[in-house]
Amino acid sequence: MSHEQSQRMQSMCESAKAHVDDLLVLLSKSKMLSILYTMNCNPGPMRFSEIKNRVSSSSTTIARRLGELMDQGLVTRTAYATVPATVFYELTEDAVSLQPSLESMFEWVLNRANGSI
Amino acid sequence: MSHEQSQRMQSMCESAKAHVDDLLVLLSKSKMLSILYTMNCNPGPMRFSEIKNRVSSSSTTIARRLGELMDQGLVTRTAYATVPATVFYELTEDAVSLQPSLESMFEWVLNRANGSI
DNA sequence: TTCTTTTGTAACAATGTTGTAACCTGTTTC
DNA sequence: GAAACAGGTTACAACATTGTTACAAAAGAA
Repeated sequence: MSHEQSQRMQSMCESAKAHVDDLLVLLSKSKMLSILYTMNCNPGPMRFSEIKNRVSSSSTTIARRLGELMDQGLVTRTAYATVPATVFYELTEDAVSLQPSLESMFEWVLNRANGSI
Repeated sequence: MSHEQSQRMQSMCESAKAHVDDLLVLLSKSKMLSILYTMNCNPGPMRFSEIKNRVSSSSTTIARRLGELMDQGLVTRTAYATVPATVFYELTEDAVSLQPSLESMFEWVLNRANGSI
């Protein structure tokens, strides 16, 4: 690693510790990475039930996680007054900019998983 | 595709999915990303207490997390019979190959964190 | 001899998280 | 009028996780 790279990394690693921790705690919540991955893999709006089925968790947990993502401005919610109700969730631009990292992380995970079968 | 092939592939995919889930569960455990982040920021061997202090958690939790990382072959442990004991932990090559993804994820986290200050 | 250090482990109480079951909306269909 | 649907919310019991405390090992210092 070059000196400049090392310096950049060090300065990156030192700042804003509390806020970083908050975000790491958020990302560490159960099913959170799965939800982000699912929504990354399905660009555009997704319905609640669609997310729930792909992530396979209870409504309660999915609703909690989506709420937390909305609180952080990572997801938007759009409801249509149809019958029965239709609600779409979509990643914000902020969340979309996380896509490349998540994708390469999941690729790494898949490679490891395949190696261990 | 034959029925058996289809079955085999399905079971393989299920097996892969299970392994992926395992890894996501591992990465989602409390302080896990912080530990990886810390070790990423400090290339080379790190002492137990060094990690503990930077991550700021109890010995029990740090020990549990490091154990889980060792079980997955992501971290190595080297102990020297000094008094008092000296133990070094280091990321394996496997873990290092995850670094680019983690780094860009952390960079995203930092950008968000800085934006909210 | 006792204190100190680092690096843990074991047991357990406190705390946090999850799923389940029940319930709600609001309109259309049986 | 009752059921059915999507998309939730609430309460609570069951379960999982965490930190705390106590303990240990090993050898040198006080």
